[in-house]
Amino acid sequence: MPKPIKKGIHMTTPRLANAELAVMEQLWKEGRLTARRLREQLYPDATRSAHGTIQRLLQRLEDKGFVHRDGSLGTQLFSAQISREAYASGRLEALADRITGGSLVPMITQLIEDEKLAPEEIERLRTILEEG
Amino acid sequence: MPKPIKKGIHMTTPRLANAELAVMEQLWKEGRLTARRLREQLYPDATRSAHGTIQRLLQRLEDKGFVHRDGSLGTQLFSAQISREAYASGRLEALADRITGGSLVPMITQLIEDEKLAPEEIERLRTILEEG
DNA sequence: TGATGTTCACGACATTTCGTCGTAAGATTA
DNA sequence: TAATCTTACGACGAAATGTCGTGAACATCA
Repeated sequence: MPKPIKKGIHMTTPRLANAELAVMEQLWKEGRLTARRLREQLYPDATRSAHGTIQRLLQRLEDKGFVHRDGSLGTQLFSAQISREAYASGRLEALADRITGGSLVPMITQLIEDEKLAPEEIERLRTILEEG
Repeated sequence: MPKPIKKGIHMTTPRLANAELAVMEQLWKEGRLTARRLREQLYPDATRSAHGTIQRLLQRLEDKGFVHRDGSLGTQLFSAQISREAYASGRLEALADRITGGSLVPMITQLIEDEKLAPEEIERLRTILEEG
């Protein structure tokens, strides 16, 4: 299935709530998981109900386009539909659009002035900006 | 019961909700304003109640440390306690901490790969990173 | 086949946040 | 003093979020 091409006004990446992010963290780490596995890892001392919670979270994540569901086997396998980096950059875009007119420059400038960027971080940023 | 103000390590900049951001936008633009002025600008067709709304918003913004209140004159003057850039970079920090282990590199890398950064933007970023 | 257990979908609820509204008390001005 | 403006704050509805429970679907095995 071809990924839809976003043109014009770009749909901003929706924010992930805490519990949703926790699910995504697992999926990013493990690749594909059953709902059961997720429950075991996120709610180790599982009461019965944690199951429903996971299912609910997965369902909402699927609605938002964050999670892909593969039901070709008996039980369904869930995996991240969007990479951590894509999510992060999507949120960064949303942040810039909302606050600084779409530009990263004011934010980065401020971080540098406040010395919030480690030298190594600055160096790596320089590097990746070179090969544009 | 007063809401405790978080001090000490790494107090992350709280997120501004939409109406709160609208107030901050005005304060950033105008410098200092009375509550009345804010009401006029944000709720032009003001019903009686918009007043209370503004006051409520200002009070919450003050609690969060975003707004400074000067009551030395009769009516109080409100001004932004934090610059747009400081807010933006604070949120960027929070984003990085939450998603990419505190580093900006993965986010920026992704933006470049997706060609979401205008050449001019890249150029400006390069420039500000040079003078570290 | 029937019993048992797991998985799935989804309704329901409590909590929090946000935006709004109303009101009562305090301050200012006519 | 009366009329008006300003301030503080309680309260409410809507929305998002995290959780819980239930019933149906499905599989497995004695």
